[in-house]
Amino acid sequence: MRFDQPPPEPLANALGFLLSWNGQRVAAHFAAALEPLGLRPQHFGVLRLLEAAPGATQNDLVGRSMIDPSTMVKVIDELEELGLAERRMDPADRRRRAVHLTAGGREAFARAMKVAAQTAEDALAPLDAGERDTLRRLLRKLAGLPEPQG
Amino acid sequence: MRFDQPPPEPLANALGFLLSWNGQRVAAHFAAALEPLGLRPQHFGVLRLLEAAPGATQNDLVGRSMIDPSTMVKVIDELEELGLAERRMDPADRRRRAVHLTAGGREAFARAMKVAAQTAEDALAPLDAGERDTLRRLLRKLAGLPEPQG
DNA sequence: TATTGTTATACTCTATAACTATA
DNA sequence: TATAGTTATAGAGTATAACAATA
Repeated sequence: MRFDQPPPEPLANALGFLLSWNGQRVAAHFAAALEPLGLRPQHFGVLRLLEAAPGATQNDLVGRSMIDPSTMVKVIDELEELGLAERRMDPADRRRRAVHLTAGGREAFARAMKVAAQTAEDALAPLDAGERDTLRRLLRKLAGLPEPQG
Repeated sequence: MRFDQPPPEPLANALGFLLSWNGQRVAAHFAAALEPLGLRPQHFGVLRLLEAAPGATQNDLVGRSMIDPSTMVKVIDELEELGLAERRMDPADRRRRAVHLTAGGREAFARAMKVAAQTAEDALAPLDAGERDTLRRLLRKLAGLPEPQG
């Protein structure tokens, strides 16, 4: 799929298409922005989870993400290779691996957060603050999520 | 990626995530609804183009879609195997293949359109008509597309 | 027997580049 | 030389199912 040209007009008025196209475009933009850091969106997602819940087991991470178990193994392998995370044995249950960020992992996450914020800012540039709020409210409603701090 | 569970809350407030997640969810829902017809979204897209422009060359179709040339060959191969489209020689330029819908192709397209409409209706059920218009306007603006019939 | 993590594998999707036949 | 279409191939990304270790 290419995002360097606008979609043909009749398609572009179909709400389903607009949703899907914008979503993929934003996701691709974010992935491209993350690439210079050597990270893919999945890495970012797992770093974010580990920042919030240090020592989470791999099963925890699977449950809190949308990544399946075998893919999670690979993602954590890669984070370890990059020196951003490490698996530690759980002495109470030797099947479990508690996953922790390293100092480098925390730094990488901070950098990636800035990239994410900048990416969002770029992607949303055409909309003003009020429009962004409206869009967020509509997309949450569409997804069946409750109103925020209602 | 799984869409059978809601996304974890902190993610779900990020506009970029909401866009991407809803977009992929809607696209996956549409693909699943099309599957009983033996079609994938790309097939639907090409059927739609052929309905609008019978006899389009494969290059035309590439230009009017977001499908690259080699993938287009495969998609049209499959439409021919399903008996929904056929390539015809262009006597004026024997490199060109004019692609036409068969009678079965027109019927399949009509059925697929109903599925698409029903899918859109399902996906958009949480939003009323005014909210849908607002969402369409915001997504078009986000994509840098002009206001419709402005 | 069930669970955690892992590995091996297969599958889907798509892009790249080389090739043909025409022009 | 350039273009339309095709083929072969390789790559990314992900899912499936079997497996080892531990509970």
